[in-house]
Amino acid sequence: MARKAPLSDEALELVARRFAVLSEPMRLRLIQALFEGERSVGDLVAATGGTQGNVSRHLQTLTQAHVLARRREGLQVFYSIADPSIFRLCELVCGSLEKSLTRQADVFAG
Amino acid sequence: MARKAPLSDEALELVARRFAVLSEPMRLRLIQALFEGERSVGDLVAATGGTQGNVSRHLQTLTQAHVLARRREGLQVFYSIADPSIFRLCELVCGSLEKSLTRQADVFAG
DNA sequence: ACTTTGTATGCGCATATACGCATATACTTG
DNA sequence: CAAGTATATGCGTATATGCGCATACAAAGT
Repeated sequence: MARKAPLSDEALELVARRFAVLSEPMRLRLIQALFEGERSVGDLVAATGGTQGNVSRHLQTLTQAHVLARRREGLQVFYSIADPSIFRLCELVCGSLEKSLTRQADVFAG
Repeated sequence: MARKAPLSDEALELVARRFAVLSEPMRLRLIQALFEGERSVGDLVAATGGTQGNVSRHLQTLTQAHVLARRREGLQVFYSIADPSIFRLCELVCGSLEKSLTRQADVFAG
């Protein structure tokens, strides 16, 4: 995207969609819970405190976006992070936010 | 975020908000148009093909999120990218999407 | 086949937000 | 101070999406 030809409208929609998938706190919570590795839905429900239905829906969204991978084992379904770029993305945003907030704090601190 | 303590609810909201700001094609178009440097609102309106009001609103959103910086010079207002992490973010997402799409294409190509 | 356990999904509501339109504000010039 | 130019904003509407609730589906055991 940087220093290349401008992206087509379709490409922009895809990129926007990608960011949209990551723009919900509950989904970020799920991703965060999966940083350490594969987990079942029930496990994720317990870890995030969400309702079963809602968690399942968000997992579906993330899977359709190819952020997560799905694997069935008997009664349980295990989800895991399928796109490793997620790690860098979160690091980048967190780092950027830290700087931004530190700067704002400095304004008050003088 | 990775391999650290889980983020607080407030932190997750901030991260989500950050991604949300980047989840609109029009805003990505504006960001893309600013990759080469500072530009005026009128310039951006022409470059993106949006209406003046809409472009102005999106610029406001991006500025409040500290993604862009604003500078007035006479009648014109110039916007520029304030957060350099945007470059990496876009690169990461684009790269990830390329891989994802290539993989999907390979399924058809065999 | 029935029950139990784990997961997914249809539906309705409430909320958020992008857009177009018109208008207001900021600044410059005559 | 009036007119013109550049940008911002109030408002209404259409659409999207997150959530809770109930229920459907899938797989395993009895």
